[in-house]
Amino acid sequence: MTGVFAERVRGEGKSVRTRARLMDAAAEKFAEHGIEAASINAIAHAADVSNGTFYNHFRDKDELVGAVAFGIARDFAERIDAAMADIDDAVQRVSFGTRQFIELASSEPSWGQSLMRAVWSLPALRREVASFARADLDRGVRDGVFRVEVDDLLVDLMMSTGLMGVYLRTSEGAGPKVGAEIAEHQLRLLGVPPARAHRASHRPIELLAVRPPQA
Amino acid sequence: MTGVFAERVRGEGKSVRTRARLMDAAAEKFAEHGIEAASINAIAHAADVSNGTFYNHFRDKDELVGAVAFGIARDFAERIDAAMADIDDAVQRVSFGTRQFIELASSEPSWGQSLMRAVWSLPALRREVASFARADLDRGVRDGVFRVEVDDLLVDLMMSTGLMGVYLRTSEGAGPKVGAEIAEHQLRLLGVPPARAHRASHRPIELLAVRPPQA
DNA sequence: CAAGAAATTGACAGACCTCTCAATTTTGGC
DNA sequence: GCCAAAATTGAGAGGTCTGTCAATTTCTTG
Repeated sequence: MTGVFAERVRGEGKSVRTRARLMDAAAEKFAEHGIEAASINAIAHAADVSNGTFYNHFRDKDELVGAVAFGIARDFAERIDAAMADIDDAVQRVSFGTRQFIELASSEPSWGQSLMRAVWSLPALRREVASFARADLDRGVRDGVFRVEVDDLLVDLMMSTGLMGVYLRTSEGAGPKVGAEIAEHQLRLLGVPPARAHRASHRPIELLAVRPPQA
Repeated sequence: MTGVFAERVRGEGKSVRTRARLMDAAAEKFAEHGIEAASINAIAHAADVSNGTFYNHFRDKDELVGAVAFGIARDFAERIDAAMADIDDAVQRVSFGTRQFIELASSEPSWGQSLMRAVWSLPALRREVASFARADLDRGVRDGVFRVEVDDLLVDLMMSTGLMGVYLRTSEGAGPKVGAEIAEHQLRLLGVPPARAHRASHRPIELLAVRPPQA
């Protein structure tokens, strides 16, 4: 039952590893029955750690929720950013980013759902995700391919459709095509002509996996 | 502290009135700190009723959540539907419906936020809201003003943007213009030309109020 | 390898929660 | 106004949860 946070800190000191185990267990439990329903006892137990140990690493559950959500968000952002490094076209970047995000968030369901739930209760997290997305929107406008005014609302709407993708994919059993279809809708929302939006969003891409290659 | 459910059942039998009071108190508490955090004791107390009385009316909290969410959704649907009775143009109907929905859901914040939170945990509620929206999308396609294929995903995306509107309006302090702007984005998503989308969604309308006229 | 530092353990106090039920009050039909 | 039926009350049994702490184990460093 080793999780992703734990794999990332192999070889580090004990304290760091225990903290990571708690975060993995938390993501697991959050996704299972919701953030609220996950008790600290249950999380500690799932992390093979006694209840008191939890309080060595986090003041309370809120702090844990924040750490998990931001940890996941940062991880996603870094991985997607790196994978897009050599894509210049804004249309491709938006489509690629959306599709990767949805698949990434769904490939480890506990992460996807933790993120989903946390976004609505952590405004700071929402802003972080939003600012990550915004750069490519501005680029597209500069290049003249997006015919819209980029403001906070637009970014929020892009985000809400992406999150809906994660929700459909993880909770409603939607298939992997959903990512491409949502990307297509997003591009149309941005004023990209339908034909181009369809083409750009359905182009085959190599999906990232949450688990580091060869775990 | 009389709520909306209670006003609606003035003069009915005691059982019905108590039930409505519990639902009002529940919406209040749900919005305050989330559905999970609202204890039955606290709800009963807020409804000026003893804890045991709660169990005369609802088996458990889930049943209450369902009753409140569906009650709110049905109420909104009926009111908006009635107010749109004489609008034929699909573009106008979508824009009008979205704007009314967002304002209605935000005018009684406890209702809006209860609805928001419940949609993500009650698939049946999501389907109900979706099916309500779908009729007008089909109409627009039939009339040739919406240049899209209407499928479940499109409906879900329309809904997610509407819900984002409620969220921004109730939790992020967004102003009343948000409704019109979201409606505009939705119309563009549906393939309506930008100029027409803007015109249709910014046309002045008379907003419904949650509270019955002259309470 | 010794010993101080750091991390972990697990029992538990105190709080709060759900749901039950016998006793009591309120309704509403006659 | 009477009274059976319906609704309400509130105490409390039985749980679960959070956060604390003295005791114990595990590091780590000289």
